[in-house]
Amino acid sequence: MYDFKKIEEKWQNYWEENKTFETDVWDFSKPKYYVLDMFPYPSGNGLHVGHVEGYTATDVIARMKRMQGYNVLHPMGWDAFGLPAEQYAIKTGNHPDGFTEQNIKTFKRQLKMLGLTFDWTKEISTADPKYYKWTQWIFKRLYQDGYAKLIDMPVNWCEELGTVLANDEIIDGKSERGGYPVVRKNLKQWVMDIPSYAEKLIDGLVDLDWPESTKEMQKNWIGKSVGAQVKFQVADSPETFTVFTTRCDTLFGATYCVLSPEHELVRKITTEEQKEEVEEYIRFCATKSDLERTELNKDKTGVFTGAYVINPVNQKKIPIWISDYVLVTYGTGAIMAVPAHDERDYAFAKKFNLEIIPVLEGGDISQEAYVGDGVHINSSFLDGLNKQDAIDKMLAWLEENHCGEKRINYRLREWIFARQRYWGEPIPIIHYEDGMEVLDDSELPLVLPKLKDYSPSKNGDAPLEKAVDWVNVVRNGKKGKRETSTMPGSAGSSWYFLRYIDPHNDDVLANYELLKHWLPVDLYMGGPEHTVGHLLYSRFWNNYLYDKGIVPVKEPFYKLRHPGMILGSNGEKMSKSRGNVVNPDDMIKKYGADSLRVYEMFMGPIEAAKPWDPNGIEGSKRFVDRVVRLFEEKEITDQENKNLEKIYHATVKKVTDDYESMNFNTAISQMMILVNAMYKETKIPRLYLEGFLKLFYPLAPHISEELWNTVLEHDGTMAYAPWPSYDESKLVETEKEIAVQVNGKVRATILVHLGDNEEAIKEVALKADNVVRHIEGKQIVKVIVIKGKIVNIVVK
RNA sequence: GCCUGCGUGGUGGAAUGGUAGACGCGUUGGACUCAAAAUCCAAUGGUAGCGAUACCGUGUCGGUUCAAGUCCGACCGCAGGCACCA
Repeated sequence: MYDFKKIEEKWQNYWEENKTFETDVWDFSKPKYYVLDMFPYPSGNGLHVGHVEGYTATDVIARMKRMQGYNVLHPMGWDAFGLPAEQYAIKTGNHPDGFTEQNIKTFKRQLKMLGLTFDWTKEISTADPKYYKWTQWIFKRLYQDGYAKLIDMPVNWCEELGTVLANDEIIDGKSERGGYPVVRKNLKQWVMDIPSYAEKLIDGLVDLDWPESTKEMQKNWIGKSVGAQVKFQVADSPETFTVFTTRCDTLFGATYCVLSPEHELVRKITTEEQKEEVEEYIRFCATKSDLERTELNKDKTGVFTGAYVINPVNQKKIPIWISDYVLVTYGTGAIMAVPAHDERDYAFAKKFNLEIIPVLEGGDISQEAYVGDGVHINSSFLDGLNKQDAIDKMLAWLEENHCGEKRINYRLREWIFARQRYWGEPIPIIHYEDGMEVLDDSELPLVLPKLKDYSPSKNGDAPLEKAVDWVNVVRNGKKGKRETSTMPGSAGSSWYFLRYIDPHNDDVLANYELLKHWLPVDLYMGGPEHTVGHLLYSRFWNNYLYDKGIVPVKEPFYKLRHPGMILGSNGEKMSKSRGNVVNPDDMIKKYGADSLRVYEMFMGPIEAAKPWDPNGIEGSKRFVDRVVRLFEEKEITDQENKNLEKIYHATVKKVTDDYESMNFNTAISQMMILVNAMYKETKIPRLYLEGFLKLFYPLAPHISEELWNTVLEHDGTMAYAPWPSYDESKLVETEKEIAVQVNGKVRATILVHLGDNEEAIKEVALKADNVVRHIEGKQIVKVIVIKGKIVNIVVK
């Protein structure tokens, strides 16, 4: 009947030649709408049907917004730094550039074939020196303001591979590649001080239109807790250490302290007799991954250091232990243990026979820790107080006696900002014997040098160490060495949404006036897996740039939605190994881009995980074909059609609302209902066909353009045709069939006029055939009439 | 263990506390055809009945209400996330 391949190609070429979707960012005459997809990593696998889902959803919105008169910014780019390209480079000795470029080409071809309206004049790639110049520029400011710094951090170190590994590269304490042992080791690392933005990152969530669960997850990840920092004096020693506690009111019940094995004080305070045992325990812990430590959590392990500490509230000498249940990365890496009222401390105390003193009334501490509330006992000046009063009083006491203060603690840790890898942004720092220097703005971008060999060296040196000429510099007569670790993948993606607005600017990262007009992003679409990574890092950078006056808004993404995962036809994850991957190219070839777009939007709620149904896409193709046939076969008329009037206006309303709220599946079913109704007529008013086609266009743009030009005899694209409006008065119902229930069970339906008063409706209801049968001989207790909805007769 | 979701026909899924199952897939029947495909039309939760209709039915048990898939409580199951967080 029609050749969808030709039509799709024709219109894709038309849009490109006519620059239909190129956005003039300086056109402030229309309201703006910035709709953004999380840009992809251009992997060698090409596009996935999961990408298609999210990108189609935003494309539908972008197309609708243009028709509604918005100036729409809808860009796309590439998160181009990443491991696969580096591994390719190591294997082949070729620069990752070529590999990345090839993949980008494939992605771009696929995206164009889907008819997505990206403005390719705004295309960016994080691996482009013109782009990463500004990533380095931002880093420089963060460095100068003290947010980017070199500190000792425990990392997962693999001696055999000579590299640092991420948690998910380690399986059972062994490296994923090769199965070599991994230990925890302190290493100087570049980090970003994201914890100092913790409070702003929590506060900023309030006004955002994000899924509540996503906000909740970020909040929990930041993990704010209010408590006290308490200083402890080591007995017979000048050393002190601090602990963080949310329950300083239980200090009288603290019967021992625990340091994490990695705590810096451990070696200083351990007594001669305990030394051997402590050292062995430290070695034992170093071989355990975080995961393993966690698995061990049923059975507490630990060692006594031989040292004691003075409990500041009662001057009691209590022992200091070390144990891996105290994490060096949380709080101060040391705790005061109150075994009577904490399950972990209780288990530990029981195992090692440590004293347990209850300080809250209630519970039976001979059986288990009592973690509920209770009035204080055995607590001197706190006795008889409840929890909050006791905390306040203790805080005051600690401050007065200079051994503690109120403290807010966050779970959020520093963002490790360096990789010993090649394929990333070079860090614009030079190390000298007596310090560091950051490059001048005029020296940016610091371009990644080409290497002959991209593999990491055995001793843990970064691949860039091999670029000897590049690494060694002499400046102002001083010999220096460039930083050879590179930035992580999340660096470039933390600000790319700013660059799209002004992608070719060489003077500033983006013109402030433009940022002011276009920010924040009105709709951001991307996977929920980025919740505690990218979505937190980019908020941090944006907040920072706001504080610097470089960006005009605190929060970059106003509205956020997550597309759900598309699963295999049996509800399992799509994966190469399962052989159930659906390739968008194949689908486009077989059914066309329009049908693929319609199907993916019709599958179910956008945020839900949904299985791929091969029959489902057939059905969507059938619907698209049915629309074409409708336009080709029906006669167009200028006369009114009372049969279609109401359903047409209802459809315009529902589809408009549903697109706005991204309920694409119900929007499509409403359009199907309208099409089914139009099929029953021989002549269809031009107004309805035009209106319907405009609703259909964002979903199936190619065929819609074609019908617009052929059947409806318009000239050129419908991309900016005004969005249809509906007449509210046509939706007002004058009469309606409503249900009549007897004792909550539907027994009949009656036709009522909406003007009828309750008495009249009641009368009709009581006379309905089947109703009479059910109320016969019974006493009517009451009759509930809900106008326009239902009548319920209660009988006894 | 904790947090967050979710449990509806054969199936994907609809349902501001008000006629449960819209729309699609599948299945069945019919029209068209020499025939098939495609298309168009119709039926389709279960049980009983020729039918009108009746009973049952949204994971389980209980509650609120004239009325519960929807609200509340307990439980069971599934998915995702976090996990010794002091």
